[in-house]
Amino acid sequence: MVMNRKCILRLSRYKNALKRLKALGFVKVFSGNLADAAGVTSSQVRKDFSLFGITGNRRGGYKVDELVLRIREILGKNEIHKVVIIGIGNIGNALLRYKGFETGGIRIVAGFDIDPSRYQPERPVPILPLDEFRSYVESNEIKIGILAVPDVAAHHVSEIMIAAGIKGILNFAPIQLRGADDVVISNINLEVELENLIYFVNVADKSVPALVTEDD
Amino acid sequence: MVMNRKCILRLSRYKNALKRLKALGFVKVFSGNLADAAGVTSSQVRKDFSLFGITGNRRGGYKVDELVLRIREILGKNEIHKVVIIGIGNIGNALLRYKGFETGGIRIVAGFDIDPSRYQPERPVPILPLDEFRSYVESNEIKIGILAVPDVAAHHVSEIMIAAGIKGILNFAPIQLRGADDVVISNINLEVELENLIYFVNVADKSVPALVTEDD
DNA sequence: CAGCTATTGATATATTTTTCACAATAATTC
DNA sequence: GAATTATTGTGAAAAATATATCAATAGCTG
Ligand SMILES: NC(=O)c1ccc[n+]([C@@H]2O[C@H](COP(=O)([O-])OP(=O)(O)OC[C@H]3O[C@@H](n4cnc5c(N)ncnc54)[C@H](O)[C@@H]3O)[C@@H](O)[C@H]2O)c1
Ligand SMILES: NC(=O)c1ccc[n+]([C@@H]2O[C@H](COP(=O)([O-])OP(=O)(O)OC[C@H]3O[C@@H](n4cnc5c(N)ncnc54)[C@H](O)[C@@H]3O)[C@@H](O)[C@H]2O)c1
Repeated sequence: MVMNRKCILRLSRYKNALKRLKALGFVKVFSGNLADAAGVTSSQVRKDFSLFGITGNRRGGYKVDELVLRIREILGKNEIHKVVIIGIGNIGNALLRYKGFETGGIRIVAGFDIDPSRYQPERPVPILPLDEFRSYVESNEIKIGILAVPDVAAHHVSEIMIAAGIKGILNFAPIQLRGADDVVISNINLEVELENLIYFVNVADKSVPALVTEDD
Repeated sequence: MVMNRKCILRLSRYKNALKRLKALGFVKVFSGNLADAAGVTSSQVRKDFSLFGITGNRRGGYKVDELVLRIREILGKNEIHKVVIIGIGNIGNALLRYKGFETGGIRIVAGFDIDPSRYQPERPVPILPLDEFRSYVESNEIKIGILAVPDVAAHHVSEIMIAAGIKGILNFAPIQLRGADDVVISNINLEVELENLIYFVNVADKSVPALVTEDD
């Protein structure tokens, strides 16, 4: 099947948009509504849907509830996914404390660090020594991990994660991680994002307006 | 000129990679070195460079120092850029405390919130009432702002930012912000990123390995 | 310093992604 | 219930992006 990462990212956005539309009282939506809410074209929405065999009613649009369910199913979001964090510093703590993931079916179950002053093994979401990472991940069948350690440690820690059986890594360290073939890595590089904004704000300042609105 | 956002993002990555290569003692690099470090092809590197008129020596590659300087120049990074944050909660605080931006020419100069218990006007990086946002931004000529308020407040706050003259917004709220034509918005949606990982880890589990390594 | 070799830079080719266009058709109107 | 209309679903076209190719050439070798 032809389907790429961008398309999946959009599916997630459609799901978010649907949540908001539903809150506004929408029972059915047209591709155009979703397009507006997600900032894409209606063709794009329909194309994405056709790629996954999502169908609506000609002239009747899509039923919000059915659509959400179908997208959640595709994204594997009808079950709760357990996620761990390595590196409980600024970013790691912010994520650990964030309540918003749970409603989306994502549960942070544990944090790991090498700094003993960070350990809090008794809390509902325990912070444990890195030594215990492998056994924890194996016995709890964790597949997704967030990497939030300093850049110098990032490569080393990513290897520990992969060795323990982690298959998806969300990396905050400002280096480009290269994983094994069956490991998916998503790099969040905030400095690069800011640099990008700076660039486009600068060129817009100097010359023609850039008209750019982007994401990911 | 034909140049897109992805290309600028790669330029930033090349710059990061160069920093690391330089630390390893590299004085000159070939497109292949950079390609490896940044996780792209060497054609891609040369194509990107040619877009910006960056030239090297046939058979001699590129001099690291010159290259870094040239890229910094293109990205507008030879001066320090001032950035403000609105919403000093989990994420806002993590960013405020992060020391890594400064070395990259990005300085967080102030934070803003509506919760009086957050105010800290006396600190080197003050946390001020949102009321003071506009005058601060105007008098300090701030062009870039980070938005880290709850989703329900995000749209409203983005309008305040734009009205005050902010031209680039890094948005952490899980909604797709739509800006004015001359405002660049970069949306960081961590839940979407995690959902994406979950999806690809799931499909890899079920069928063929996905072989996906991606970013932004 | 002539010949050889590796690398750039530019052009051509391939691939991916998005948009367009429109027939099929379900809802609505008269 | 026939005519009208709005919207989907999809194949085709276009645009954007990435890769491959290769002549030109700077540096190296002997
Ligand atoms: N904080 C931010 O706003 C921000 C912004 C951009 C990028 N980043 C990146 O995110 C990462 C984390 O940043 P931070 O500000 O949270 O850093 P931090 O220094 O606050 O926290 C890092 C944590 O990782 C732990 N750690 C160090 N080595 C470890 C190892 N080998 N195994 C396990 N834990 C280890 C430390 O004990 C510490 O608790 C860094 O790579 C940073 O460059 C952070
Ligand atoms: N913390 C995370 O790990 C995380 C993860 C994903 C997404 N996010 C998103 O990032 C945003 C911030 O998350 P957080 O965890 O830091 O939230 P938070 O609740 O910890 O902090 C939000 C801050 O914004 C302030 N605020 C609220 N309304 C405001 C307004 N109108 N003007 C100015 N300030 C206002 C609050 O006083 C608070 O200090 C949210 O949209 C959240 O969905 C956060």
